[in-house]
Amino acid sequence: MKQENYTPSSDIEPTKSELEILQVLWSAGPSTVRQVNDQLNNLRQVNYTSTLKLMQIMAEKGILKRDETQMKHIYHVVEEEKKTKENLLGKFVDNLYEGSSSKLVMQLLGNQKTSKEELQAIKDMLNQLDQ
Amino acid sequence: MKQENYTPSSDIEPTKSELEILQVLWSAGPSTVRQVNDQLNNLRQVNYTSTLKLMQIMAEKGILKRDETQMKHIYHVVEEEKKTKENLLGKFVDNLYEGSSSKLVMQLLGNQKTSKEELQAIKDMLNQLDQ
DNA sequence: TGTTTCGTACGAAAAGTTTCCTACCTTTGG
DNA sequence: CCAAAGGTAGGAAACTTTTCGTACGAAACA
Repeated sequence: MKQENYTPSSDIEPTKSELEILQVLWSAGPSTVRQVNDQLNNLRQVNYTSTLKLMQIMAEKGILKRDETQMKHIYHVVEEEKKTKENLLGKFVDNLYEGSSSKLVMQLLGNQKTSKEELQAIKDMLNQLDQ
Repeated sequence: MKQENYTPSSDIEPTKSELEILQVLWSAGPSTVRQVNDQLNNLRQVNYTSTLKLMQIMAEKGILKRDETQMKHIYHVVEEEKKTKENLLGKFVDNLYEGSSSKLVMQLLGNQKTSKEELQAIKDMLNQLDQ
């Protein structure tokens, strides 16, 4: 079933490639296609028109908006980074941890990859919440 | 680029539908296609042969294995649930939080949806780690 | 036994995503 | 002014994922 009416933003599930572009825009702020494509090419080889097409599609979907007053259109992300990430995180928790954040954290803590510094940072956050 | 040689398991990125099936198998244990399909149909309408096909593909990929000694093949997940979830969580953290677990937790804590009970559970876990 | 039900296998269609070719316009620089 | 460089637009091709029709064998049962 194809989604015809895109809501302005919100409940969006970016594809893998779309997420790459979002990350560039989150870190660099509003950018031209050229700028985004240059960033992407630091990671992997992508043709300029591929990036262009993708960003155009994202604009159609309402994920991005663009300023067309200049020839070089400038794209920016519509929804704020935090909100989008919260959304994605929420879905992730629902999907993999039955909606239980603590289950997720438990896995994080039980994981060797989580460093002592990370653990300390987490504790500090919790203590702050107590106040 | 199509992946021809599937490694037995490990570095797998299940698709959305595959994840649905994994969830059923994680919760119900080894099951027939019929059983899995019935579960899925509690959520959404899926044709039996669609589920069959998907599970066959997952078996080809090495995500599932099946016991064919009976007519009703019984499928089970190859990699343990915990390991798969750790993998997915790791990727998620890398993708969205630059590999920093504490950033993820920070977002979780700043999120209204995280209940007091969840918070307490997280604290308890941290305290246990101290010992 | 014969028919209906339930199972697998296979292939192809449909849908979604990604990539890039081509056309064409604008800007830049010689 | 002309050529080269760099921009957008659109469509098609390639690939991946999802869905399901059809064929056919085995089991259940009237």
